[in-house]
Amino acid sequence: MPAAVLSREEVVQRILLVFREHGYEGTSLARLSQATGLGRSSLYHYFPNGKEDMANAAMSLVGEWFVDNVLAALNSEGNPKQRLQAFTSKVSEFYHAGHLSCLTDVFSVGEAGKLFQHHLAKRIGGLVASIGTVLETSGLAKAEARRRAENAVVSIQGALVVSRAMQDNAVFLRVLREMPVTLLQA
Amino acid sequence: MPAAVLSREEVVQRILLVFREHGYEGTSLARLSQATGLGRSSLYHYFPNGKEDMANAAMSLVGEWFVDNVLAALNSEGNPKQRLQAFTSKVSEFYHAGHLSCLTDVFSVGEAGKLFQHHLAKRIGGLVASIGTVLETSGLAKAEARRRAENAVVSIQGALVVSRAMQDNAVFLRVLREMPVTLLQA
DNA sequence: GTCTATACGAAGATAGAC
DNA sequence: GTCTATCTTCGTATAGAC
Repeated sequence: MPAAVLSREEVVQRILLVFREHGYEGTSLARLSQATGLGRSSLYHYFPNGKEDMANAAMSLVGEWFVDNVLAALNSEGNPKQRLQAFTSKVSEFYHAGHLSCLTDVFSVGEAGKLFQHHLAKRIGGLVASIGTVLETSGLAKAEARRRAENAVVSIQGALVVSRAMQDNAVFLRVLREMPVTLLQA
Repeated sequence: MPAAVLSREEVVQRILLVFREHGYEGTSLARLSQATGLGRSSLYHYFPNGKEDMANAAMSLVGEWFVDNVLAALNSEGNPKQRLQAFTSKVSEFYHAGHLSCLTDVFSVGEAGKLFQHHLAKRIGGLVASIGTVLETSGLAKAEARRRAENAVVSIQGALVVSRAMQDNAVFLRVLREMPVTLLQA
């Protein structure tokens, strides 16, 4: 794609990193250009609608990765506890051990919130449903499974915010470590 | 302050609302001007360093409100459960039942993160410490009290993010409702 | 204190040469 | 596909009149 040195996916990966770090409105074309090594014109060549296109590409990429890794871990072989451990392991990877923000968080603010709200709600909802299914498998009643699944997503998002604000990922790591047991306890 | 129609505090209140809704980089002087009814020149008259000054004023105001109301509830008369209930009640008020974002969240992203990181970390830390003190009063060991206090802050922040992304504050309300009991249970 | 006017750069976006 | 140049709008900031 860029003179055959970076694939489209690699370019979008870098774009994604910028959005996760600076949010939608804090991300400028200048920064995207620098991060990808592509000039403005090249960016518009690949993403005709500019910033919004790039944000959509980032959303899609991160969505695929999430399905293929995080959700796949939830649906993997093994008992509920093993699946939840595989899940939290992938979550930690997904957020670089708490050092990277969640796109769903930073895109839910301001202008981007309006652009992506539908996607964001669907993603949160899908994750809650997937965790809930695992918890039902473990024998929890549907309502309680859903309640705990919501709490899990809340804890992940909250731990990311707290870790970012504190500039210390210790809370994020602890919350993830304790999560499988907490979710399954009687 | 603006021809004696709004006090400085009222002006900062409105500025604060804009920042909470749009984040730091998503907030423009045009929006601040509109929200306050003050022309650009007037804004610079009261806040010589422009946007950064206004953000600092918003941070200060929200910090005072937090100390005078939320932390005051934690330190109020009564047993731990009553104090935690007073606390969650103020928290709900503080975030307009989950409809308003936390400044600590939206200011921890991008450019603003660098500007305010010190303040943000101190605020989160202070809140954790205050909740922890109440939990110690209830008989919990220091380490466990701190662990639960961190979890409380994580849950609040996470519930705000999830509610914002879902455009539905049900999760926020439930998390707050369950919080006093969860924090104190054996 | 507030207004009008304006400077100035940044940001998003496009055109056309190569 | 990438570059240079350009355009427009927006955002921040200032000056000076009232």
